Amino acid sequence: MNNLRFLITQSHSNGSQACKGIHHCALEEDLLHKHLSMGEVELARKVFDEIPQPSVFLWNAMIRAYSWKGPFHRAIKLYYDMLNSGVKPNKFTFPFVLKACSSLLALEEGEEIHEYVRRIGLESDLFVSTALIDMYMKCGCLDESCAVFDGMPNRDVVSWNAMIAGFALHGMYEDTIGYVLEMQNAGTRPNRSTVVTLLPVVGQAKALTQGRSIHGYCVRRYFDEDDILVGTALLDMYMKCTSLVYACRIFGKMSSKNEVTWSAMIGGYVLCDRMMDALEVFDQMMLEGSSKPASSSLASALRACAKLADLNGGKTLHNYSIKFGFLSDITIGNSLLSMYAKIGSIGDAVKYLDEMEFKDTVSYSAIISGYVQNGNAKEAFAIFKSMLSNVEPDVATMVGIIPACSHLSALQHGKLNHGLAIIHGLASDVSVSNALIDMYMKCGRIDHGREVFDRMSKRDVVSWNTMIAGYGTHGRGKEAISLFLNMQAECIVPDDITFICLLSACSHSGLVTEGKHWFHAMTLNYRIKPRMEHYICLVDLLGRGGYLDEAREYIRRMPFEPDVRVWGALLGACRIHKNIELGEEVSQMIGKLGPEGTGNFVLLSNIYSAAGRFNEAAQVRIMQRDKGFMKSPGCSWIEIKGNIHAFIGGDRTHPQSQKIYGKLQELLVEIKKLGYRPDTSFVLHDMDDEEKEHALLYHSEKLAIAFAILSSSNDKPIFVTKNLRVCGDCHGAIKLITLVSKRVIVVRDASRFHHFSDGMCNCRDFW
DNA sequence: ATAGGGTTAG
Repeated sequence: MNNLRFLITQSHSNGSQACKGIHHCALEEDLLHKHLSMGEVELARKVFDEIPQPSVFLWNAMIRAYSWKGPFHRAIKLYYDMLNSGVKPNKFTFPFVLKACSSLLALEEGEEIHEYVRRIGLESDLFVSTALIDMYMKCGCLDESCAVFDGMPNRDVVSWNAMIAGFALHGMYEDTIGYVLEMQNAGTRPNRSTVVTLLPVVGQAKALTQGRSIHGYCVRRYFDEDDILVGTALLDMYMKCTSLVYACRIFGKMSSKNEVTWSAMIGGYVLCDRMMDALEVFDQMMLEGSSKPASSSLASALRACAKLADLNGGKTLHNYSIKFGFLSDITIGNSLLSMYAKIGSIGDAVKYLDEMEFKDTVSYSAIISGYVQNGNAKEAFAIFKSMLSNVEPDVATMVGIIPACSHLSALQHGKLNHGLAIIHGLASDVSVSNALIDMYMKCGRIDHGREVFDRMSKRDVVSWNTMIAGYGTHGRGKEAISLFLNMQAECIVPDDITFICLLSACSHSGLVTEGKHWFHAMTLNYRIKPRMEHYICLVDLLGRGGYLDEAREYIRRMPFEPDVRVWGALLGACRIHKNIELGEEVSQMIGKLGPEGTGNFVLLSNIYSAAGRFNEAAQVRIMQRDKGFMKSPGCSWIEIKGNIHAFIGGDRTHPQSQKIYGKLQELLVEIKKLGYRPDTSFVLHDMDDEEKEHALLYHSEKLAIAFAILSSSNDKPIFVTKNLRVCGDCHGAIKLITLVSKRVIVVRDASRFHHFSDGMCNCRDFW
C-alpha cells in the first residue's frame, strides 16, 4: 500500500493521469505546498494531517518547514511520527531534522539520528555529514564534529564552513583560523559565508592584522563593502579592534545600511569609549533609518548615556523605548535600569525595577552594582538579600556584591559571600576569585587573599594586578615587585594598570630607585605609554621620597598638561616635607585649574598650619567654605561580630559611648606617660589650644580603636577603616596605644594600610 | 553581521 502511494505521487508529479481518489490527494498536496510557500506552516500542517498516508516528500516538506523557523520540537516529533508510520526517511530528511536538533541543542535526539544514519550507510553523504557537524558543534561536542569531518570522503565549502562556524561559536580563535588555512590548502576557496563567520572571531580576538588581510581577501574576491553582510561584519571587526578609522571608512562607503549595520556602529563607538559619537550615530539613524531602530542600538545608546552620566539623554531614550514598544524587552529594561543606576539616579532605577514585570539576575545585579558604584554598600546588601529569594545569583552578581564588602572592610559579609559563591558553584570563576582576593586584602587579611590567589587554576592580568595592589597598600613593596616578576614568568603580560599598581606599591614602601626604574622600563621594554595616572604615581613616589624638585621637573616635562590630581600629589609631598614655597606655587597652579575636590584645600592649609602660619591656614579654609567645598567628615568604622560600628569625630551617639570615652581617657593618660603630646598642627580651625586638643583627642579613629579594645578579645588584631587619611596626631597616638594595650592595630585609610605594633607603623611615617 | 549586569589603580 505504501509503495503504491509512493508510485502514485511520483506519477502525479510527473504529470500522468490520475483517477478520482488520487486526484483528491493531489489537490491537497498542492494546497499544502501553496501554504508552505506562503510561510503558513500551521495551515499546511492541517492539510498534512488530513492526508492518509503522506509520502516521504511530504514528510520532508513539513519537517523542513518546522526546522526552518520552528517550533523546532515539532520537526523532531514529526520525524519520529514518520518512522513510526513506517515511512523510511531519505537523505534529505536528516539535514532538516538535524537542524532542528541543533537549534534545540537536542543532543540525545541528534545522537540517535546519527546512529540511524550510520546503520543505513548514509553517514558519508555530504549533506548529512555537514548537518551532523553543525549539530554536534552547536551542542558543544567538538570531538564528534571533528570525527564526522575526518570521516568525510569529500568536502565542499559548506562542510568546511560548518567546522569554521563551530569553532567560531566557541570563540576558539586558533582553531577557527587553522581550519580556514587548512581549507585553502585543500584547494577550497573561502566564500562570503566563511568570511562572515570568521570576522566576529577575529574581532573578539582583536586580531587586527588578520582582520586586515581578510579585508584584503574580500576586496580581491569582489565581495567587499558594498555587500551588506560582509560590510557590516568588517565594520564590526574593525570596531572590536578599536580601529575607528577603518570602521568609519567602511561605514561611509556602504550604500545601504540595515539595522545591524547601525547597531554595530553605535555599539562599536561605545566600545571605543566614544560616547558622543555613538549618540550622534544614533540620532543619525533615527533620521535616516527607514524603520524602527534595533533594540541593540537602543541598548548601546543607553550605555553611552550611562557612561556620560547624561540623564536627560537617557530619559529621551526611555521615551523612545516606550514609543517603539521595547519595554517588554528585558534587555532594554535592564539597560534602562542600569543607566539610571550608573548615573546615580538610584531612585529612578529602583522605581523602574519595581515596575518591571519580569526581573532576572541581570536586573538585580544592575541595581546592586549601581548602589556599590555610588558608595551605598548597605543598600546593595539589602537588594542582594531580596534577590536571593527570587532569582539565582551568577558570576556578575557576585562580582558586583563582593566589592561592597571590600568598601566597608566587612570581613564577615565577605566570608558569607565567599561561601555563597562556593554554594552556587561560582567560586572557581576567575573574576569572582579576583573580587574575593581584593576583598580579603581590603579587609586586611593578606593571607586569605593569597590563599585564594594560590588556589586559582587560572589567573588573568586582573588577578595579578589585584595582588600587586594589595601587597602595595599593605606596605609590602618588595613582595609586590616579586609578584610582578612572577607574573611574567607565568607569561601574563602586564598592562597599564599593572604599572599603576606597581608604582604605587613602590611609593608606599619608599622604593624610589625601583619605582623610577620600572617607570622607565614601562615605556622602553613594555611599550606602554605613561598616562596621567602613571605620572601621578611617579610624582607621589619622588615627592614622598623627598625628591620634590625632580618630581616638579617630571611634571614640567610631561607630554600633556598637568591636571589637578598630579599637582595634588606634589602638594601632598610638600606637606610631608614642609616645603611651603613650592606648596604655595603648586596651590596657585591648582587654583588656575578651577574647581577641584576638597583634599587640596586641606593639604594647603595643613602646610601652613604645620609651619605655624595659622592665619593663612584659616584663610584657606575660609576660601574653601566660600567656594562651597565642604570637607567630608572623617569617619571610622569597625566590624564586630558581623555588625558595623561607625564613628565620626566627637561622636556620642553610640549606645556604649560612655564606656568608649572612658576607655579612651584611660588610654590617653597612659600614652601621655610615654610622651604623647597632642600635635595641634593637624587642627585647622582658628580655635584656642584647649579646643584644638579636644578636637584631636576624639578623632573618629581613636573612638573606633577604643571601642575595639573594649569589645574584642585581647589576642586578636584590631582592624579599623577610615574614609579619609589618618591624621598625624592619631598616627602617633596609635603607635603608643599598641604599647599600652599590647594589641596589634591595623588601620586602612583612604590611601593605604597602617600596620601598628610594638610602638611602630610599617608605613614608616611616610604616608 | 548587532545588544543588557562585573573584578584591578588613582
